[in-house]
Amino acid sequence: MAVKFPYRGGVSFDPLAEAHRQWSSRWPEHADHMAAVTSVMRAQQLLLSRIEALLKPHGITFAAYEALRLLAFTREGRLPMGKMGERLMVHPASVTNVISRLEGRGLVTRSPSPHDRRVVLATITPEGRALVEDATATLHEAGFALSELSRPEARAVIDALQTLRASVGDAERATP
Amino acid sequence: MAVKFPYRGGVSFDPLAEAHRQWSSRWPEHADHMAAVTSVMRAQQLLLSRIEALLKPHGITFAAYEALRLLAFTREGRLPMGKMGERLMVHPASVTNVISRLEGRGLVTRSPSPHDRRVVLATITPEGRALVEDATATLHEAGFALSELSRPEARAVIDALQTLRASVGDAERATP
DNA sequence: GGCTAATATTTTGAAGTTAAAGTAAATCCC
DNA sequence: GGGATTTACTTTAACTTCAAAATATTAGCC
Repeated sequence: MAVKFPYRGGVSFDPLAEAHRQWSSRWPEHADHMAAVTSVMRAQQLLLSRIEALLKPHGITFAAYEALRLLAFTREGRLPMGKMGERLMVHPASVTNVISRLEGRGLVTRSPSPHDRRVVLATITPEGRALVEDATATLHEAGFALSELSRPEARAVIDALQTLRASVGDAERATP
Repeated sequence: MAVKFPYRGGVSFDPLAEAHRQWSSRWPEHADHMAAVTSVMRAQQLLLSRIEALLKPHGITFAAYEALRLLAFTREGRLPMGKMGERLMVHPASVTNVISRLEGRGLVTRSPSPHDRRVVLATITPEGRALVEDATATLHEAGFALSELSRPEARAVIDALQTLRASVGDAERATP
């Protein structure tokens, strides 16, 4: 049986709307915050699965794509592991993980820093560069899985989430 | 060394804003969609880690909380595994996984359906109910980790993401 | 110079996710 | 009735995340 993608089964109604209803009837004053959270969770799940499907033909995951994309953006195609973790906003162990996998496929090499022997530099290879450019073209063609979203709508998402992130101290408040 | 939570290291600027800049300078027509995607990813990561921190004292993860919450909402406190997957919008294997863990802790029991022996029913125990009500109170007090977000701001998030989900066929277009 | 503290990375372990394959049971249909 | 298909759940495998502990190296300070 081919499971539907991403999991909706034969559900015709929207489980998020249903959850919002449940909450509204019990704790009306908390329903909107609950719904904001579940909206974010669902949107992430949805986008991730669609983007991973786009990347699958290239043989990389989204995490790997982001790492390669970051390296390709740098002048030398090279960055310390720790810096990558900061820029990608992920745990150091996640960087080790994804870089190890990419190294195994010859898309990245690892080398000790000449200046600080604690530091490991990840460097993108020509193969890695070629792959990330191809993958980027694919994502662009598909509008990052959001081709049906207009640019103003995309900006509404960005703005609303910027406000959200700012409210928890992850970003500056928008300065209109 | 206590790593900062959730991973920002000593970064003073916003990596998302930086990524948007990079994209704008190269592919201005795709920058907004890229930024919408990274915004969603980051917001999810941020919310999940904050909510899991709130739930940690209760000894459950967010996935487990959602499963318990769903069961507690039903009349009998009981639901087939498959239905849970639909409502939670996760893979059947994820339901098996989380229910097994909850069963091991005595928060849920598993039983075969009397009507269809393929079906497994998950039932929340009194301990499970007590725990989920406590956890819900904690989340409410903390405004689901969004207490600094006003209700109109929360609604802006909901609306923008509803539009996003609708654009990929996951929800109905808003009908104002 | 040498002890102490901080930093950078890796390892290990627990949790989550999905896809794909396997098992068992119900249903369809001739 | 009985074979084929569908459905429900579990298992396994791959991958992701994070936390905590282990290792190595650098930097600070008397």
